Amino acid sequence: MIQPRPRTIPEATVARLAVYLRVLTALGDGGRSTVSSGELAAAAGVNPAGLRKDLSHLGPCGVRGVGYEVATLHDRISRVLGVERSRGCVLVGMGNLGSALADYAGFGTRGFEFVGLFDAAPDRVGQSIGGHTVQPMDALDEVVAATQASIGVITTPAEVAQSVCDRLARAGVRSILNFAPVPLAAPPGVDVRKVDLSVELQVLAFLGQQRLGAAAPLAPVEEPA
Amino acid sequence: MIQPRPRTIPEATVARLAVYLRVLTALGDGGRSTVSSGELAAAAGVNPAGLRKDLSHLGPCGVRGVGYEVATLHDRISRVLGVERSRGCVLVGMGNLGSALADYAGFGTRGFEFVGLFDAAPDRVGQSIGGHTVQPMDALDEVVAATQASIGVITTPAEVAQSVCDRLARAGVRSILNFAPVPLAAPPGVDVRKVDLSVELQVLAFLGQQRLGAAAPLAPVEEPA
DNA sequence: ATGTGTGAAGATTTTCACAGCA
DNA sequence: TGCTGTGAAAATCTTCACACAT
Repeated sequence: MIQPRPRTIPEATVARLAVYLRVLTALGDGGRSTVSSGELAAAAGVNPAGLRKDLSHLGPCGVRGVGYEVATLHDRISRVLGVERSRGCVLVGMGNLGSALADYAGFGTRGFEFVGLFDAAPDRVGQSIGGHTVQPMDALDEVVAATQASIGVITTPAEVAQSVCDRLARAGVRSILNFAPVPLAAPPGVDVRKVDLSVELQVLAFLGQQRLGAAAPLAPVEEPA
Repeated sequence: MIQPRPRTIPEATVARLAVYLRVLTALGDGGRSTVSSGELAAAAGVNPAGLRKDLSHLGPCGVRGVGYEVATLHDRISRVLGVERSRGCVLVGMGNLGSALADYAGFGTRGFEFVGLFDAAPDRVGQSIGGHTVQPMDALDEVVAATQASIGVITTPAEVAQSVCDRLARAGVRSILNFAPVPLAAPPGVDVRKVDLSVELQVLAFLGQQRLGAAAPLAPVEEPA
C-alpha cells in the first residue's frame, strides 16, 4: 500500500489552514469562484509563497496560470481539518470567559458542538447559556460517556485547573484546551493546548516598547551597576 | 559606547518570560527564596536548557551551582518586560468576551490598566463592568488622548473590526490585540497581534484526530456513508 | 559536587527563485 | 503570459553537551 502523502502536516500550517478556510467561506458567500494565491494570502494576512507551500501539503489543488477554485479548495481543507465530522466539546468553568465561548456561534460551523457546560458553583448550575443548561461537576463523567465528547475546554480559575484536567482525562476526553494561566500535566494520550490571554498582551506591549526604544534610544534601561 | 546586550529578544522568549514571571510570583508568595532552572522549568512547563537560554538574554542572573534568587529574577524579568510602568488599555466591544477581559483581575498586576471600555450598542453604554462604565464610541478619541492609552483590544464582531482598528490607530493607539476572526490591516507604526480562539480549537482537534489516525489506521478517509 | 551559561548541532519554519503547466 | 508547485537557501527556534564558577 502506498503512502499518498506524508501524514504529517506541520502544526503551523494547520493553524493557517483554519484561517484560509474562513476566508474561503467569506469569498464563496460573496460569490467568487476562483482566487489566486496572492489574493488569498493578502486576505489571510500571510505571504503568498507560504500559502502555496501550506497548500502543497494537501497535494495539487490549484490550476497553474489561473488560481484556485474557491469551492474545491474549501472542501479540500474542510476534509483535511475534519470539519465535517461534528466533535463534542465540554466546557468547564462558566465565568465570563466560559460564557463567552459557550455563546460564540462561530464554533458550530467549524465542526464543534458544545455538549455540556459545567461549573462547581451551585448558583451557576441551572443557568442557561447559548442554549445549554449549566450542570454540576458531578454530571461530567456521565455526559462525556453519553456524548462521546472528545474535547474539553478549561476556563476555571488557575487553582482548580489541574484537578479539572485530571477529571476530564479520567472521563475520557482526549484533547484539552486550557485557558487557565497555569501549565497542566496530563496523562499520556491526552494532549493539552494552552491559550494565555495575559501573555499575549504582555508580548504585544513588549514589542511596542521595544519598537519605541529603537526609534528613540533615550535612557537605555540604565543597568543597575 | 558598547552594546551591553543585543537589544532584540526573540519573540518566543518574551512569551515564556511572561510565564516565568507568573511562576516566580507564585513561588515568592509561597516563601521560596531560590530555585533551580530544572524546578522553574518544570513549573513553567518547558525544557530546563531552554529556560536557561531564555534567561541568558537578560545577562547572567543566577549563581552557578546554586540556582536563581526568586526575588532578583522576578525583578529582572519585570524590568525587561516593562511590567513596572502602567500601560493604559482601551477595550472595544463589550460582549461576553470583552466583559470577560475587562473583569479579569490578572491584568492589573502585569502592568496593564483598562482606562476605557467602549461599545457601539446604546443599551450597553452606561453598564458597569469591572469597575468601569461602558462609553459610546464617540468618546474614544478623547479618552485615548487624555489617558495616553497605548494599547487597544478589539472584541467586536468581525464585520466592524477593521473600522474599529482604523479608529484606534487614528486615535493614537500603537499596539492592537485583535480577537475578531479576521485579519486586520493597520498603518505602519501600529502593530497588530491576533488571537483566534476557534483556530486554537481547530488545531487541537486536528492533532487529536491525527494521533488517532496514526494509532489505529482503519478506514483511512472513508467517505461519510 | 552542583547547576548555570553558552557555543554548537539539530529541527523546524519562512522565504526565495524558478521550473512547469495552462 | 500568469500563476501554481517545489526544491534549495535563509532565518529561526530548540535541544544538547560541557566548560566554568561556587
